[in-house]
Amino acid sequence: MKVLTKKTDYAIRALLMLGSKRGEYVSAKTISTDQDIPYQFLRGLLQEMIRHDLIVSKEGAQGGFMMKKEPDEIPVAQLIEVFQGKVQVSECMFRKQICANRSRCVLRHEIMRIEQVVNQEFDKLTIGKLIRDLEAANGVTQGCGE
Amino acid sequence: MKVLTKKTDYAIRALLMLGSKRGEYVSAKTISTDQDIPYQFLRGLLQEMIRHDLIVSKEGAQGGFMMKKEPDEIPVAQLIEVFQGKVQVSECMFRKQICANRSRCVLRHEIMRIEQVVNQEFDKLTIGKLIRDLEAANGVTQGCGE
DNA sequence: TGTAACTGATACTATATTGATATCAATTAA
DNA sequence: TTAATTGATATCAATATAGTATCAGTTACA
Repeated sequence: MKVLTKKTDYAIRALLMLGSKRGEYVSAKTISTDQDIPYQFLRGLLQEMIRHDLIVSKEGAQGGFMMKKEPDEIPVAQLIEVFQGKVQVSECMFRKQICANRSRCVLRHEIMRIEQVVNQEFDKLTIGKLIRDLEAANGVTQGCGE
Repeated sequence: MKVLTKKTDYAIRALLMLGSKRGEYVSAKTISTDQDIPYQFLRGLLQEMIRHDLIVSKEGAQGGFMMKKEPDEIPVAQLIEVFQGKVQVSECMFRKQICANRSRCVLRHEIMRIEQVVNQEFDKLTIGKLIRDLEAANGVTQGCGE
């Protein structure tokens, strides 16, 4: 079970970069090189983020991408939703519907409780928070915090 | 983002059935019909659960499957691990390894915290708990608990 | 003792998702 | 004018998910 797909992972890292260079346009190429994200793949993600009003772009030479929203207003939950679809338990799509199967119904009830917990956590985790983490980590030489 | 795949969903429901008919062998056909799970697909899942020591089988006529472990000793977390692989953030597989990329490292750190929360929840949710939920719901006519 | 009801084992297929690449037109700074 | 850039799309490969088919072996029981 993978929590974040590459798309989300890449998108977050691209935003971290844009977030720490606010006010300037950063090209896809720069982000791609710096964050080691496949160039064309990244471009698709950036387009998607424009469509969702997270960033803006400027065409032509010296063009690129820039944050539109405040980093603190972009929760990772939103990025997961954009790139992986809304968190859902299984596929009883119509939430108010009566489940045909009782076991399934009971299971759903419990899992949806957990789903809420997860969503709350991903809502609290914003790009802004990550940028501050990143700044705090700068200069410190250590491995991944377990 | 789907939390449970069909495999896990089916496996849990099969276990709920075995768990509420403890001491008797229940055939794959019976489970399949009763829980509306594709027969051959279910058989594969049952084999997998035997390999993981969750259930036992008896071959031949009047054969079938029976719980081996106590329902309270089977957390949903384990089933997710068996059928969907261990919950992992992204794919920095070697946890002690130093991440090449600082942004990624910070991101990982935060996500792993959330991962723990999720795992704790799925650990607390056992087949035994679900069976009790199921018994409590029996006879009550209502839709899915939102 | 034959046979129908079972599991064990394995191979196969179809579809969806994920991850990635390629191409060409349009825009813009220098 | 041209090199650097985004916009828009089409295509592709790999992997995961969901499901089917087949045949051999075991067992209860008529």
